[in-house]
Amino acid sequence: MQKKHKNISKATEQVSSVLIQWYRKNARDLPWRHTRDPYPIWISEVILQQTTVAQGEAYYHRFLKKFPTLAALASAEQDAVLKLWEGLGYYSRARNLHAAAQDVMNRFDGQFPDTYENIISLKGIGPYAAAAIGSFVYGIPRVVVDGNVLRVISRLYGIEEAVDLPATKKQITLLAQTLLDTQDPAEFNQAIMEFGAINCTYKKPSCATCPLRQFCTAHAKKIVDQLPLKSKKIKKTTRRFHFLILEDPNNCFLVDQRTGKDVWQGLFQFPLLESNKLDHELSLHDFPHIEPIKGKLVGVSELYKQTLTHQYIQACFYHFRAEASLKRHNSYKVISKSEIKDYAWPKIIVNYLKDRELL
DNA sequence: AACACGGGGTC
DNA sequence: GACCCAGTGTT
Repeated sequence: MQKKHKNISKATEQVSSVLIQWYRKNARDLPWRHTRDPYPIWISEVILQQTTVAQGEAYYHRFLKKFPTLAALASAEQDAVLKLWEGLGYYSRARNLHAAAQDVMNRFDGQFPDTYENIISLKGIGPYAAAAIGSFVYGIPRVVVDGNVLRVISRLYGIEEAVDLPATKKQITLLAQTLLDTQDPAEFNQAIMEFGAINCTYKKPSCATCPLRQFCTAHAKKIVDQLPLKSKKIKKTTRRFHFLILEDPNNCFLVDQRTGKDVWQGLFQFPLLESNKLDHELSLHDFPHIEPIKGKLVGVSELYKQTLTHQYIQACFYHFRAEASLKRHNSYKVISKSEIKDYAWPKIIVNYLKDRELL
């Protein structure tokens, strides 16, 4: 028992050491690796959740330029934060980030918290981000478990249970935690994620030149291409949105902000009728809450399409000319053509607006 | 434990 | 079309 434990320890030490050495040679030069300031690191971690480095990098720079400090973010309007997030997806990240900034001002006197428990207490920060920020900024010895780590560990230890099951994730977290180099948690966490991103990739991993090859169970069993295993089958629903582009004589439009638990919460849209019925010619009064307005249809768009993780969305835009100036009523606002660019819109609406040169 | 939440990229 | 990406919050 004692001997076995010692052997495992030695192997884990070697694996950790290999990862660190590999990282020192192969690390990408990424902007958030040049600082120990918790604020930009926090921003980078939230932006990068379920987002590729390639896509997130530009958002990172724009975000910090607009909100250079935690205090600046906390005092911003939520709509301004969402506008900066436009096109990035998973908008709850932006809303939670904003709320968390205000929370830090209130609960922690504007100082980003320095313990794992306090960091993870912030909205939008879960086990991954708390371990990442905690280790990078404060040297807290908690291992990060992201998609890269799930893949690396599941292959290294030949874990054939679905990694998206909580029990498996817990097991992987424990295994990864034993690997973590407590001398430098920050560097180890960067190393294992970078290794997954560059060497132990989902498709076509570089096993031939892999420095962990001799330790890798999946390689020995020739099942690298079968791991990690996932159980979840996502089923998609189809939804059809009919948007009313109601334009008055002053080139103003009726818009409203999405609320509730649906997609795109907090983003803006045009008066919406959701109906999966096709080809029924819509009149102005088929749209919700616009009763007194008079106008006539001057154009119907082609069908716009967008695929989300759980939905196929189709959108059709009905352009009506209103006879009189629009007034705000119910939840609707009236905005001018030149103000369209100031609001955050779902991608499918951005596509329409760009096609019509309204954005 | 299962599910929803976006958009871009790859094969 | 299926799957992945520096995951988290809700039910």
